[in-house]
Amino acid sequence: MATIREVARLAGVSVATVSKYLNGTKVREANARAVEEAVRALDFKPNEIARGLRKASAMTVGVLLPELDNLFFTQIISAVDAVLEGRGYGTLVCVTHSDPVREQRRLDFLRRKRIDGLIAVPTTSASDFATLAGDLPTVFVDRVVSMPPGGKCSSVLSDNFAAAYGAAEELIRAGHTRIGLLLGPDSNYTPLERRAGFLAACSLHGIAAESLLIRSGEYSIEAGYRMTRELLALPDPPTALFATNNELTIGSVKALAEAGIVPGEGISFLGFDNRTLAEVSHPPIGVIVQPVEEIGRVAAEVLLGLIDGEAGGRVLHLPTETIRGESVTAPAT
Amino acid sequence: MATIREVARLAGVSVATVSKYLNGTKVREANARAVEEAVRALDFKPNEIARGLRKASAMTVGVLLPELDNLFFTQIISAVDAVLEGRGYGTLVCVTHSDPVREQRRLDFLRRKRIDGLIAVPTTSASDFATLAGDLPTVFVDRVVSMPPGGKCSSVLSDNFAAAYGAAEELIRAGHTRIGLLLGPDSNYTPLERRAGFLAACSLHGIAAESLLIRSGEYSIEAGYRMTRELLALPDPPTALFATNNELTIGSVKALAEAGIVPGEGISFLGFDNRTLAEVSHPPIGVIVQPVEEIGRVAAEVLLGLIDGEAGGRVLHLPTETIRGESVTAPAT
DNA sequence: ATGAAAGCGCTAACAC
DNA sequence: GTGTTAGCGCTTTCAT
Repeated sequence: MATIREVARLAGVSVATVSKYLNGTKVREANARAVEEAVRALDFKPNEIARGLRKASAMTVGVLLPELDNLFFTQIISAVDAVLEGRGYGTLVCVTHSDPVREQRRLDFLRRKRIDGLIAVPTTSASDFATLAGDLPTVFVDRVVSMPPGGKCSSVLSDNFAAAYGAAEELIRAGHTRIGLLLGPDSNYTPLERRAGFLAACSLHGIAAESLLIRSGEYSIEAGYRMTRELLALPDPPTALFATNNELTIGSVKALAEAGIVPGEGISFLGFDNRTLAEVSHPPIGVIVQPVEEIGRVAAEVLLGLIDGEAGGRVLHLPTETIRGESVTAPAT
Repeated sequence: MATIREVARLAGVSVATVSKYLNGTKVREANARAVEEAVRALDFKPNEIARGLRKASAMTVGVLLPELDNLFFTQIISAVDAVLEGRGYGTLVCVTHSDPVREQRRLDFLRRKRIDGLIAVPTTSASDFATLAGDLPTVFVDRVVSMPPGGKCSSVLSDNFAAAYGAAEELIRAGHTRIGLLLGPDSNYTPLERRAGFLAACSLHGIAAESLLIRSGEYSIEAGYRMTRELLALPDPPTALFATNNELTIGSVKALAEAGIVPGEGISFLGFDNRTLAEVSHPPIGVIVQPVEEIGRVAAEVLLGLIDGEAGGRVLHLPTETIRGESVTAPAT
């Protein structure tokens, strides 16, 4: 592949002139044309590795996340990439499989690549991760750092409290007082927010939130399935269910289907993040969906700000969207 | 961030010794320890940009695909990345949004980054794309090059012909003779394979495949929905339906649900790629699923081979998996 | 406006 | 084994 020297030689100018022209500095009209022509003739493509070394910036950001086979994450990356691409950045993707050791190795890898910034959905507690990241501009997605280290990191996530609060209120307004809640891992941050929002709504409406009806576990179809069966088997089962994640929603719907219960008829139901299910179910299921596109876009913009030297320490909660369905009805009396 | 010189100075050896030790060449035991210690003390991380420039390889592969919010693609990347990561490669992801212009710009970007190889799901015809890619080791996924340019490219995809053949045969065996077929864009390669497999099964079993019952269009929920409604509205509607893609399957199921038709009862149905739907539907829907994990893994391995200088020009068709459901029954007589 | 030359951080001869 | 040194391809002073 041609180098800038060859271009310079063919164009009859110095490498400095070629470099200047390519980077937007004014050069004599005749030289500009000569360079242009040489570039075309040689199919010259600047070596970004060399540029990166010289400029001490490879124009690359890292994206570190648990999985790539989860639409929630990949839709966010999609939006991140759309913004970053427009600013000339490349996106280096690393997967952790929720393994702290692997996570640290991949972070190390990214640092060696001298990334300019990082979008992360850490498995390690975000605070510990922030320490590892050090001075690297970092935006946490779906995670928050409890004690921002003053510096170069911020968080972007859904307003989980409000989302759960709203969902609970919708069920309560319909007349439900025994509501089953399906939550993700207690070790994650967002399930705590969702639980708190749910409990706040119950408390405000004078409903004794029975801990018996709250289930938490991993974010998986199996967990949602199991939790739902447990709740249905209770002596006094809930009249409404709220599943707070995509996989939990699928598992829950599956358990209901097997039990011959139609959401919106035998039981009231609200799901999370699964637009497809809302679309194909009949009657349609109501779901809360996270603003994945916006989360990604905002995360990328905040990261660009951090890279440009803006102060970090911000935590942005973005509003969720509610897709109305017909799966919330009055409880059978 | 510390450089190799600083490490050398602190360890009291030359930069060459540090470099050698770090790259696995034998050095005196005492020096090894000294270097190790200096590396730790300075938190030295080799600058991969500089290494990349010197070695004329950034140990990076590009991944170029239409979308990031589509599990079919992201699951494949996931497997690709798992293999590549193990060999020390980074993965640079670029999205085309199925726009040929954007595709070419992103390919150009990747070449400037001096990627060592490329995994691509091109929007441009794979053959044209191969010309653009030139001598860059490239593996096409879900696409094939009609005339391999002798050199550095191969293809990995599902055995779409066999998949469609098998599905059609299953429906025919159940007694169906009027089978609706929902296909993707005629401009893509895989829908052609699927169509051919379907027609082959019909022909072999002496069934006159009525072109009236074959619909093709874009891969979208809306298209699947529309095609299904069209087929149901026919004077003599099909008694079985085969949707050949994830989105088409969702759209089709949605249309059936709205019409009050239960797959497996009012009509026989086979879907594609959507494990979730197979799981939550009741009775369970049968689906053909592509071996995404294997496609990704094999694509990565083939790419590593090409990078190592192996000959290209191969086209690998991997077998699909069938998830049996209860959605295929005998036609009402 | 242009060119000569230094050097980004590293590896790989090469001589010791 | 070890150190010296010449670049990899580019950008960027600094004279001119």
